[in-house]
Amino acid sequence: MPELPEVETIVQQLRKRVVGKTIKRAAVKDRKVADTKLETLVSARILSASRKGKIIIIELDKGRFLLTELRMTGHFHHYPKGTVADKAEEKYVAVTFFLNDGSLLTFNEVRRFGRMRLLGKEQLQQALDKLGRDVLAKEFTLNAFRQLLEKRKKTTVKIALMDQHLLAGVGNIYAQEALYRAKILPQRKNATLSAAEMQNLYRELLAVLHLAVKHRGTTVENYVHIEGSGGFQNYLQVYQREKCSQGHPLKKEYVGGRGTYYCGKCQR
DNA sequence: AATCGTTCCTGATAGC
DNA sequence: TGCTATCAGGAACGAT
Repeated sequence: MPELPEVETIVQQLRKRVVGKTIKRAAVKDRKVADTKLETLVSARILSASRKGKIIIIELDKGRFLLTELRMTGHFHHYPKGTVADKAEEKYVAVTFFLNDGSLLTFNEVRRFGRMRLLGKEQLQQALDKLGRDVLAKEFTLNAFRQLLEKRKKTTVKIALMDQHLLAGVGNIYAQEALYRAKILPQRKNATLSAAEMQNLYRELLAVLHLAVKHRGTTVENYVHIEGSGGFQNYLQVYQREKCSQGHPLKKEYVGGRGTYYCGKCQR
């Protein structure tokens, strides 16, 4: 599942591969996943690629923006010039961009939860304003983090970490990894966290995200970036594992309706 | 305003 | 072998 590190990896690759090029035209195949407005793009220059949380923003000329949410199984492919054009007809291709250098960029979605929309500047701003601060943004300070947790007193710390309106970028995998590293149980209510625990959690959350970016994300089940698979699955300490790093057997429980792994001995 | 449960969607897997 | 039921989960939405 793409979370911040996976999305960051993809954005870096989009910068390398498609920024500076021009979209000659776009074909929308799955109208549930992608807005048919995309087909109005003709000779649109790609100015930049960035992200906020898990949302990918591709800036085009004339004040237009492609906003992409990968959700569970969304991913991009980039086929160099000379690739047979029927890549666009393959199963699960939701959108194909035909670029001026003859290469193809496709957005693929198996489970059809992902979304791609073409927005103007104001609409983009509205969409981004719904999100909390990006976890790796400078403004996401320890104090900011504390204030967020204090706003959500009754909910569990894991649910708060995953709430994109509160802070942007963390999903099911990294929430669990950060909580294990900070030795905090995912079921703990926010109001019960001490100042030291919050500081620990803040530090471990940033550390695990930075480390995962370095390894180009975690590949379990579906996630692939544009150039292959991530490597962080080899460094996971709790997610879908049987024993923690201390050799204790891990428990699995549903927290917020999601499978959650934790160590009853290391985490308090 | 915060919180909780439900829904979307399809491939993989378990069970018979 | 082949069928059916269950599970995975990010985010929007409605209800409380």
